[in-house]
Amino acid sequence: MPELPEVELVAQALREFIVGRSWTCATILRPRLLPDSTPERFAERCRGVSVVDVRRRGKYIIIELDNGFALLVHLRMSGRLLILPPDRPLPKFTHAIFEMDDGRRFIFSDQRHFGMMKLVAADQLAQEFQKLAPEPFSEDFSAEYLRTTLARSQRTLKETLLDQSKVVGLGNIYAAEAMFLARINPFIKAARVSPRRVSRLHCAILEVLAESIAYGSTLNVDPTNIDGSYYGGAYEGRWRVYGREGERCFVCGALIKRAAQAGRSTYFCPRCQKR
DNA sequence: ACCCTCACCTGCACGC
DNA sequence: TGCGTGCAGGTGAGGG
Repeated sequence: MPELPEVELVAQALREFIVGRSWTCATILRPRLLPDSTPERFAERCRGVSVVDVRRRGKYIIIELDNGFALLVHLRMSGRLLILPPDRPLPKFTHAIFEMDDGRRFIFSDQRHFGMMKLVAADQLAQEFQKLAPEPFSEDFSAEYLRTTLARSQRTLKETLLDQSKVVGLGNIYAAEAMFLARINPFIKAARVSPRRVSRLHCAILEVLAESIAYGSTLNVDPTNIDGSYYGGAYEGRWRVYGREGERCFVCGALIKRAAQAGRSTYFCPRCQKR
């Protein structure tokens, strides 16, 4: 589910609950949550460890530990990180439980079972993220970077924007929103987008991501909300094209279209995004 | 090195 | 009400 803004908000919200806390016990209920470890080995490595910091890289959440490791979490489509008071029952689809020294539990739940957790040595982190494109809000993600990256791609613009080795943080929603803001057709070959349009797209990507984070942050994101509704709820009503098939474009009034692309839905305005 | 399809799961909204 | 179908905000493995 979550794209960069949601992951960023989750990381920010988690910070106040888990930084400085230590884990007295870790339990993994679904072994396949760990692609490269066993529940026993994982639990052993987590026991008695303290959380130093919570960060984000792309759509990964990085929980830095004081034993030289970091816990990497990817929420994929339906993963949730929650903080439970001692007496609260476990939500459905709980796959990992970290008992904390304040009596609360830090939980990973995931309806669709796509999520992933792994422990990575601090000095291996860079290697772990080697294939990821630069962070959108870093200087490395420049209009020039985007221009050369798109120029080298054989695929359509939308497909290229979803490739985390080319651009990090966009998913199906924000890719559509960014292309709409930049007034570019999702089906055009990435290499054929003109330099002027790439500059527009570069601004649009930063704008939709920042805007969504800003709206989400006014929401008072709260991982103790078990219903998980803390993801980007306030921004949802602000989507310009995503999920609006058949509704009118806010700019020109044309009807928003949905079309399949690489097995997924792409929403766009046929008039504003002609080419 | 690239590109495409499929697989990983559950739940929900829809039409019959 | 029940059943089948298609869809859901992501990505990696494995094929060509």
